[in-house]
Amino acid sequence: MSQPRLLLVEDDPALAELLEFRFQAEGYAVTSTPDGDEALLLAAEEVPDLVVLDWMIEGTSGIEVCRRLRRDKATAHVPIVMLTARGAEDDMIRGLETGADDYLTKPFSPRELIARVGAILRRIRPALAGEVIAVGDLQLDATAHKVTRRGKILSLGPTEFRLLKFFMEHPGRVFSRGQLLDAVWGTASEIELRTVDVHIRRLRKGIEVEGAPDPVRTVRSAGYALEAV
Amino acid sequence: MSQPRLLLVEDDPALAELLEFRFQAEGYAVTSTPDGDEALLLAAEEVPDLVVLDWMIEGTSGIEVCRRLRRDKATAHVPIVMLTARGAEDDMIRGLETGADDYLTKPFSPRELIARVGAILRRIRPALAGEVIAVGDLQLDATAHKVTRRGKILSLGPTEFRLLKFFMEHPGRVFSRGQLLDAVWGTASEIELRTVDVHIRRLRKGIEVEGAPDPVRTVRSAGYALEAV
DNA sequence: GCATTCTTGTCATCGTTCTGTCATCATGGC
DNA sequence: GCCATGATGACAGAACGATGACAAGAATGC
Repeated sequence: MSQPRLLLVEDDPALAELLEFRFQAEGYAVTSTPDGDEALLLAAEEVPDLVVLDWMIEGTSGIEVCRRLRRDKATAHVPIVMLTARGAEDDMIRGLETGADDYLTKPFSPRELIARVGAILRRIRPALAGEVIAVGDLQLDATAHKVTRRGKILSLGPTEFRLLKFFMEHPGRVFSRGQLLDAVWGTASEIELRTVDVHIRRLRKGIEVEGAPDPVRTVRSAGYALEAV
Repeated sequence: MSQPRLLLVEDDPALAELLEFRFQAEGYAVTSTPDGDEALLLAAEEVPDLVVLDWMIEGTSGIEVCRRLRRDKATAHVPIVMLTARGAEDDMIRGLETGADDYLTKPFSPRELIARVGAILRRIRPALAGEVIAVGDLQLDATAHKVTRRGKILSLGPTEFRLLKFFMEHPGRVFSRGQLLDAVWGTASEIELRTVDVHIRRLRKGIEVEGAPDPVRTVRSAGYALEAV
């Protein structure tokens, strides 16, 4: 999937810039604001995948922002990581009880914040953490057992699904019929080599989408490969 | 039933006892062991809702336990909170990357641990934290033991209720019959795989509402999933 | 304590979908 | 054009899931 969208609410300009830079380097799309009210507006405009929220900010206080984000249905499920300059344990607990998902006390290391944000996203949105394989315009979600192409949901038979998954795990590579049999059917199978042809055809038919080219390439006398289209 | 089951792996007897007491006071069903290998056995026997894991323990090391829990399909989704005596940031990051969901450095306050565990459970297993889960037009209140669809109150048998609850905690994900048996009936059960079919049918019948599509998706040769309709 | 109602696991059966194979047709290389 | 290699359509058997019925056991009410 695309970049995870992160909303950063931090009124210390130096820290904000540092974090923005580091998160962008990690592949996040970062929106940043020092102001609580503006943060709420931004969140309403485009719901982010995760919010990093300073406790002490201008405008509406951090905990109030947290509460309001939770109250609004559109943002109720968005994970929130709170930051605080104070080491007070009570704040931490109030934060977590208000609905924050994690809590860090300044000073913290950017690496720690990034690791924690990563851990939360991995759990909440597997799609954002790369559990969905994408090759060209094809997307395969193994846990949900779903395949889409250009947003359209495809329906494949079990064997075609496994075949496509194998191809998508090794995009661009050419596999002989024998290799495909071993990988998709299992080494013990005693199946005609030519049978692969048939399943390739079924796969091609299954991933057909109006106006999209065939991503399965036939390599004469060698085998088949999946191209990123 | 709706007590969250917590597995505590801590080899300092004083700390273990303290935490056990505090968590029990919070309404958790706590199983405690000082030994890593035993922890794995216990987790395999009855999958806990959350694991609190010390980094430095007897037997298998904490990080190894974490890795093995993640590798086993039955426990791969169980949230893990790691504890460490060392303050080293690298450990923290390695922990989170191995699949831990949160990380605390000793000395920590029991209140903080409890708050963090609570926050994780609220996010991962809202039903256990006494919240109402909603998937599509379905709503499930675990504490009140009530299910509604499009405002209409449904009546489900106990097994169907647990099955639906499990599905709603992992919407969209496909589970094999074996996984469903482990999750809903318990790992020790020796029940025919095909029996799951029957309960799926009963669940489907139970959540039938005029004009609403069937949210239970059959994935041939893979299992079943609950779709957000 | 007893009768009634629910719940639950299993089975046999039925319809659907999948799958491997074959025969035939199309295509590319020489 | 000829040969080798792929593509394609058809098909029958196998695999798989859906369903209705049933009996044993548990829970409930009186």
